[in-house]
Amino acid sequence: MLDKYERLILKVLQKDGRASTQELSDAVDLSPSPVWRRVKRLEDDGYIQRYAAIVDSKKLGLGAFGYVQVSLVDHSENSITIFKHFVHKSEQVLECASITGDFDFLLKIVATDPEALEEFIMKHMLRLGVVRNTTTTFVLRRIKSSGALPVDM
Amino acid sequence: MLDKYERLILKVLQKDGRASTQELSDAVDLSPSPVWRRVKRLEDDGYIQRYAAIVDSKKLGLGAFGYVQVSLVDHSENSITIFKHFVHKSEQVLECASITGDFDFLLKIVATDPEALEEFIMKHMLRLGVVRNTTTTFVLRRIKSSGALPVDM
DNA sequence: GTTGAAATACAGACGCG
DNA sequence: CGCGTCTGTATTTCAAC
Repeated sequence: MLDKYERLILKVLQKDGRASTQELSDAVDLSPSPVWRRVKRLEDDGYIQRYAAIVDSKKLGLGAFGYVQVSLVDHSENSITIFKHFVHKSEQVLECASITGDFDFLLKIVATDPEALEEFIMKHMLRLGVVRNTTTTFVLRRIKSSGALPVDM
Repeated sequence: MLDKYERLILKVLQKDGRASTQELSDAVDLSPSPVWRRVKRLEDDGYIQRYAAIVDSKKLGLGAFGYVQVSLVDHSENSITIFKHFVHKSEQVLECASITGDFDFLLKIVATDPEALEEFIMKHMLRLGVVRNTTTTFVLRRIKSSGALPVDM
């Protein structure tokens, strides 16, 4: 289990992934060496999977987000493999999960604008031949995005 | 606009937010100085919003994800403010967006297990008094998560 | 958990193409 | 004007205690 220092370190690193050992040291009130060892352990044990730069989508001209629910024509090994391969190779697909309910998958998709988003679904996803139908929900406004995971539960 | 170096830098930093100037230098085939200047510019101009550590949810005992569609009792300033405040203060709410369709908001929620997730909705969200109804979709399996934004569009 | 020392990376100055 | 070489300084990394 994680002690209170490790929890605090995770909390800080989720907000600032480039916090130096020195900064963490100040934040958790522990000298740099033990902090460094803990960070190393958190990385080695897989608590910290990786670090990432969070990029502004609007700055890149990506102004449309949508959630697309997808159901496949069948649930054969083959259909699922084709669909998953499509999901992984498509950079526009930011997230994908299999879900409960009437649909098989929920995808979060990004595009330059709503038309481009619809085009992605029509021209790329539906042409796979394994998608039975889809329901698209457009994002009007992002209220909160990729909040940090709670570490104290 | 971004040149090919900056695009490559963004691509790499989204995958490895702690890539050193030297590593970036090797990756984009440019000496460290101009790379460092570009990174600084990308940060200062807001292309890179921040850096974050990506934490393993399972390791933290967070085994349940769900998407919850929410509609409010009314769309008064007050109701919306109360709901947004709840969203921002709740660490279990990872994402929130206002959406098209029959519902007002789509939330991505995390919890230790499905029961805890349902409890969060019942005991915390519904007790706000501003939520008319909700539909919860449970995540069975995460296929792809927080993929990097495409930089070449 | 603390100290300290070697290795590395950063952040900028300066001159070159 | 921006690239690349160079350099003092800060930070990281990992001993030994």
